[in-house]
Amino acid sequence: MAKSNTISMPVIRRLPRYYRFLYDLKENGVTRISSRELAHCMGLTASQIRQDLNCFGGFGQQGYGYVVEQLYAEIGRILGTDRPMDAILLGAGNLGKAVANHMNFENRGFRLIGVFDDANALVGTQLGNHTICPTSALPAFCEENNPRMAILCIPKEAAPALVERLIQCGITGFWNFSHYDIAHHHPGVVVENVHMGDSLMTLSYQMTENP
Amino acid sequence: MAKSNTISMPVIRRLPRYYRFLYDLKENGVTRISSRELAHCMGLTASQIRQDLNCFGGFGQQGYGYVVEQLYAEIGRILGTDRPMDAILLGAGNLGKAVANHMNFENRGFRLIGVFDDANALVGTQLGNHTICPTSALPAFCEENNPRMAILCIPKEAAPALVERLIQCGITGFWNFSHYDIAHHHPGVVVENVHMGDSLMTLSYQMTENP
DNA sequence: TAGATTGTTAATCGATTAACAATC
DNA sequence: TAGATTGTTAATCGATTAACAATC
Repeated sequence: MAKSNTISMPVIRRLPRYYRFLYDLKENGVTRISSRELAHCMGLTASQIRQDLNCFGGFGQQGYGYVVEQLYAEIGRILGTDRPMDAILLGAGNLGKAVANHMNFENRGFRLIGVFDDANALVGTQLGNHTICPTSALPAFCEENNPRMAILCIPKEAAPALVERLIQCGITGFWNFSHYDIAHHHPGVVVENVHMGDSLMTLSYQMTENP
Repeated sequence: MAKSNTISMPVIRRLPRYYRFLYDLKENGVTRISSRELAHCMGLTASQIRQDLNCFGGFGQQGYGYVVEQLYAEIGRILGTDRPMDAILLGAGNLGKAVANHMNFENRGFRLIGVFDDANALVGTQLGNHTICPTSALPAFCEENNPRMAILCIPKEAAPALVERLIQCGITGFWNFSHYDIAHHHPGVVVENVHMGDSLMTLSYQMTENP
């Protein structure tokens, strides 16, 4: 399916946004769309959309455009929504709770199968339909269930040691909300950072500069 | 101070990360650092760091490097941490609560001064040291307190109408956690998106492709 | 002074946009 | 068929890296 086996990150980061817009179009009963129309409603150029999509294959039809439903399904497949991976959550504080409750994992390529936290007040309590376990239970749990992805909602200080343990347990991908930078320390491991603090400061800069 | 008045977004997005690393260096008692050393510990090139910093001025010294404490302070100033802006939170559900409790606004250029939600179960209750108000109270509140920034932790469906109301109330910046795309609809308004769903799908893609 | 490291200019690389032939 | 719109190649633009003179 893929034309090349190395797609650039800017392209990949645009895919979920295409996916959202196509979903809305689909819901609104739009069955076909041209790159020109889609570009207009997303604030992009038609060229960019065609370039992006052609990294993965020719999904359109000359003279006609793209079938919304079909393109939506294709992008979903590219993003891996059809073969969900098992994930565990580390840290069930404010942020961990919000992520667990708020995020629709099933629709985004993952399945949350366990929640871990060492706080005495939390161990044994429920978060959604998961009973919170201490991190001492990690090795046995991973041995049995083989999760691939770990969500880090823990304080920065706890991150380095926990990351090591998780990698030893077979974790190969991190969704990282902690302010610790895993990225370049562990080659071979995929890391997606959600640095909310960085995002907030970027906004601060922009508002300071554009009064 | 600024050499040019249009700094590119990639540069701006790296600033908070520099800020974090410099903070850690400072805490660890490191007083000076060369672009080469900093590049090594951040996984960047020395060239890039020097280029980035020189967008804002010459903070270093030939033959010596950069004074950690001083560079940290400079970047903080550039990001606007020294003149915090007032912000309000819209939506006090799981995510809103987590953001309000988890985020250190004061250190990142903002001050949270109000929380709004229309759910009957929430109006009148406390979140941190804020009493949650209904959105009907927005105009009067904004008239009196003039907040500049709004944090959107509301469902996608509620976003479009609320964004309009907020702009009418004088809001010029949005920290947007909703899955609604404000960006190109309102020129002149600054928007920083935290699309957690997009981030999660990007991770899904990366893990699917690198097995 | 000699060594080190910056600030800055030039070269390279990559991503976006424009153009157009292919084709539905 | 004629009109529309894709897939794809070429041109442009911007960002990163390399090189080096300035200077502490």
